[in-house]
Parts: sequence; C-alpha cells; structure tokens
Amino acid sequence: MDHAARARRILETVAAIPEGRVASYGQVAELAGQPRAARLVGRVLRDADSGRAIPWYRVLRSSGHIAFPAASREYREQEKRLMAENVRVTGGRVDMSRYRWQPDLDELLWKPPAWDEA
DNA sequence: CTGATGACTATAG
DNA sequence: CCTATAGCCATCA
Repeated sequence: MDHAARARRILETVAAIPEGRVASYGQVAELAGQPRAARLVGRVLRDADSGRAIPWYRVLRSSGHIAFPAASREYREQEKRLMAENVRVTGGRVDMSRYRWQPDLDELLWKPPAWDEA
C-alpha cells in the first residue's frame, strides 16, 4: 500500500468519527489498519486540512489532550468545535472514557450525549 | 546516508 | 501531574 492509499484510509477513518465523539491519533491509525502510525495520522491531517471538510477536530492525543499549543489559534478552533458538539473540554482535555468513539460496540448501545454537566 | 522533526504513545520515576 | 526515555513513521535538510 503506497502513501496515497494509507493517507486515504486515514482520512476515511477520521471522517467516520460520529458527531459528539472523539478518537486518539493512535486509535485512528489502528482502525485504518496501520498500528503505530499515530504520527502519520497527524501529518496526513496537516496536509489535508486545507480544502476538505473532514472532522479533524475530533482527533486528540491518547491522553485526551488537544495536540496544539494552548495559545494557538488551532487549539481554540478545536476546542470551540468540540464544545459545539456537546463534547466537554476542560483544561484543554476531553474525558476519553466518556467520549471515545468505539465503532463496533457503539452503534449498538450508545445513546447521544444530550447532557453535559455531570 | 545521517540526523532532526513533528497534530504521537507507553512506561517509569 | 510532571519530566525523561524509547519506540514509532514519513519527510526533509
């Protein structure tokens, strides 16, 4: 599989993340059939963000932290978009145990997070 | 070819 | 929670 194909699969995976849910770079890489290519996911998103309308903001570090510097414009943009989908972001961090996207199991027993404020 | 560089991650202290 | 280390993968000087 060449670079273009790998990038395409990564973008498809990111595009599949449902609204109100998030995934880590490593998780996206794995779901895209490329374990240990977390860094590649970041690079692909970097190269693709101009133009396409993929939900890049639904991808976070495994810790749940936004990958951009807190002072950056990207950081604020990502935080804003996530909150707009009811994804709680506190201190630049998202509770992964709560918003992590789980493809298979998910479609069956997940109910929309109309809440906020535990 | 070699070394440095990231939208990364896991493991130790 | 924080820092330090060591892997990781593609790109670039």
